[in-house]
Amino acid sequence: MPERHNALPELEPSSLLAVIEFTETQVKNFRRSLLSWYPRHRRAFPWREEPSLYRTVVSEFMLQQTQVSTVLPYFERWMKRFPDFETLANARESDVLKHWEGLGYYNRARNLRRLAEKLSGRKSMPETPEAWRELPGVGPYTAAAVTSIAFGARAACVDGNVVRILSRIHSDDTEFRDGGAAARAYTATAAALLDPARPGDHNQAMMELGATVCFRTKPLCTTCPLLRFCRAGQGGDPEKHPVLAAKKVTRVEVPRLWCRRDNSLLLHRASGTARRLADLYELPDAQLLGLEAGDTESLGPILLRRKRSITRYRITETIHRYSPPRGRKVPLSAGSGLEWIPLDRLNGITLSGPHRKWVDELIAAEGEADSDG
DNA sequence: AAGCCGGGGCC
DNA sequence: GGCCCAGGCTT
Repeated sequence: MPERHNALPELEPSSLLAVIEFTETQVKNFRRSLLSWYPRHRRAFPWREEPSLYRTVVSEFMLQQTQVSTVLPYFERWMKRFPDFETLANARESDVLKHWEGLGYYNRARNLRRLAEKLSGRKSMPETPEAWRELPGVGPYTAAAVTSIAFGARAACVDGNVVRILSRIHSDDTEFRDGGAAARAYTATAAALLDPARPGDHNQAMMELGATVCFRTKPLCTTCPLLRFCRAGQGGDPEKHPVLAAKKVTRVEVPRLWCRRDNSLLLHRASGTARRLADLYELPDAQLLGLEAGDTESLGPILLRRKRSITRYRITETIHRYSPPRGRKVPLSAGSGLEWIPLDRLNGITLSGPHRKWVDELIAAEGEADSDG
């Protein structure tokens, strides 16, 4: 067994949290290795090939908790419809949400539009992370990303990629309650490592490395430019880091109604101030009409049963074909959020991603049933 | 600090 | 089925 080359100083486990104990020289070599790797391996994305402040901001909002492959088609459509802050600021929120349909975390879209409203009226753009933090939807990560990329601000990004890389470099066994706690713990380390001469490239390089080399499972350590700085990569088990506490999962059953009348479908629209899915439509929860889960007798036959996850909730949604009992009207009291939507208007409204799919699916199925009969 | 917000990719 | 992803807001 050949002796491993280990460029790292011996570290006490307890000292690993806040700052990597690299020498000045090691920090410089770390930056040089990273920045030499980046231009040779960076992927071409529309917001990189044709960069602008606006495109950088839009991409960062879309990329919050969302993978690049998912974002790409949305980004292109978005740029055609809302090419700049001005256009976005003047657009209707319903139109903005429609273009976000299916991406999830819909407050990102509302915040992005509000941000555009605040910026489109200004003579000059804010250029510091502190100033960007004042804008809606901009937290520590996005402020650092936007200002380092667009203005060369010396602000370090700490996202899931960076946490994964740094925790492996440390071989850090600290258990964090979630990714956010880990990100806060690594903020000082990331700042100390940031290359002050090229902050934007440095940040993007770290995230690119996390996305294309330092995978959560089966990382490509043998090709990693930072291997010589990485304790887990050299002698440990990279997949064990970072250590995040297990999340509690809650299971939920939601009965929903497929309620047709003439050429309309009954839908529920969340209020504009709702915490979840504000202003978006979904098939009505049976409980809104005073019906109980499991009461198939009054709910009607099952048309569809689907599982999905929303953060820590494991949700099973069962869609029943519902016909109101004779003589009983569906109560459309003001403020209930229930609306009859004509079928020819369905494409114009915004549903949550899964409900959009299910509604389209069921409408198509009814069409076939009709032509069969 | 803890809870909440979507949806999809991947193992 | 479980975990993660270019996080941020509310309480």
